[in-house]
Amino acid sequence: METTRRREIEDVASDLFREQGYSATSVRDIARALDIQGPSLYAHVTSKEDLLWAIVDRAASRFEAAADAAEAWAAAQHAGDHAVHLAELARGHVRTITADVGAASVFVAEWRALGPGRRAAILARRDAYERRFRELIADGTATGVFRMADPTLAAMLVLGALNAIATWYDPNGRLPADRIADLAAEAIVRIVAEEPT
Amino acid sequence: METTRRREIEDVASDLFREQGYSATSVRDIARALDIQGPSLYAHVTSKEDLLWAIVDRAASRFEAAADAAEAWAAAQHAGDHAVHLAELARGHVRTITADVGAASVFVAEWRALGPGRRAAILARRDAYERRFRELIADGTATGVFRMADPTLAAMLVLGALNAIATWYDPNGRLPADRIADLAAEAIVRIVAEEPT
DNA sequence: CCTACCGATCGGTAGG
DNA sequence: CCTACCGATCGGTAGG
Repeated sequence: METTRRREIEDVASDLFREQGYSATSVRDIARALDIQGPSLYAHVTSKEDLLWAIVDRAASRFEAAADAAEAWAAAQHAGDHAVHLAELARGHVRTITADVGAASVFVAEWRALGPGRRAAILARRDAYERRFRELIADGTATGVFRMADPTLAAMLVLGALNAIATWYDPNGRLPADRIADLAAEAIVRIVAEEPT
Repeated sequence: METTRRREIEDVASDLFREQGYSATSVRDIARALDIQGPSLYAHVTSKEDLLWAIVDRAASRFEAAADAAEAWAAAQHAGDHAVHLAELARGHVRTITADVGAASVFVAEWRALGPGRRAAILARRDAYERRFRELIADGTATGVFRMADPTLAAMLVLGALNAIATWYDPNGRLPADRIADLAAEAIVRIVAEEPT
């Protein structure tokens, strides 16, 4: 099927973009990894940047969906418990990364290569996503559950720690993805929480 | 003086590499930022990759020197206090980043563009540097001051949080560099420390 | 530090 | 999905 082939191309491109960066990866590099000729790729994609956009756009949607799920779950099960909500938000973030490291890495690091319009669009979504962390930490600090002197800085440190996982995560590595998600969520709650958990 | 001009070139290149990435930055981009013609750059540098190497090599040395200083200071003033040592190591790391964001960003993110030999050399130094964080956390955990279930993961999270500062730090931003260094050091000690500090 | 220039590679098109 | 091909740009050299 055509959509399957298209996804295969996006997956191969994601991995190459992650390893070498978008602009250091040529269209022919992607084609070679698929065992086809460079120009043949254009039967499936309209441009190299369209391919980048497709990857980034889908990755963004996955992060957003994970945050929505974490929020819904926290609201239903532990309404008002900021620490539990933050832990779940972090866990979802990490699981989204480990589920597709290639796409997550590209979302985190390669969006700069997008043209002005798309770059602005993805930056707006990134900002909105980061705001969820920031406001959750700020709310928790206001109610005294958290204790960060600067919630904005705290959110940047937390997201920095979690996003870096996209850089070093190896599916065949020592720690399974779920364990990384649990331990990382625990660690980041410890940054902001008033009491050790 | 010639060395001054050379440093000016490295500074301009660092900033461009940080903003656009090494391979998306052309030799002519660097030249334009210096108000000279592309080929004129080769009066000062032997190749684009040599320029990258000079930046990465110097940045690596600064991180190493900061860690040495933190270690010497902790040994002299607070021998055996792992939390104080880790805080100082983190503070030094952040100050090294904010003192030259361009170079630090390139060290953190653009070393992939180096040729095989130099890439291996810088990776070895990165590993040795990361080991200082990892072993300090492992030692503190062994003596009961820290409580991380997985010191290796803890070190990666800590370094991820700190390195991300190179991505978003703005010298004209809301928080001064020293305040970021202090707050970040405090936050990361909180990740690993047994008691709230 | 400049102009003139080079081979290689880039993203992409034409036409099957 | 292929071969043949294109204009633009790349890093870098020659020769002042």
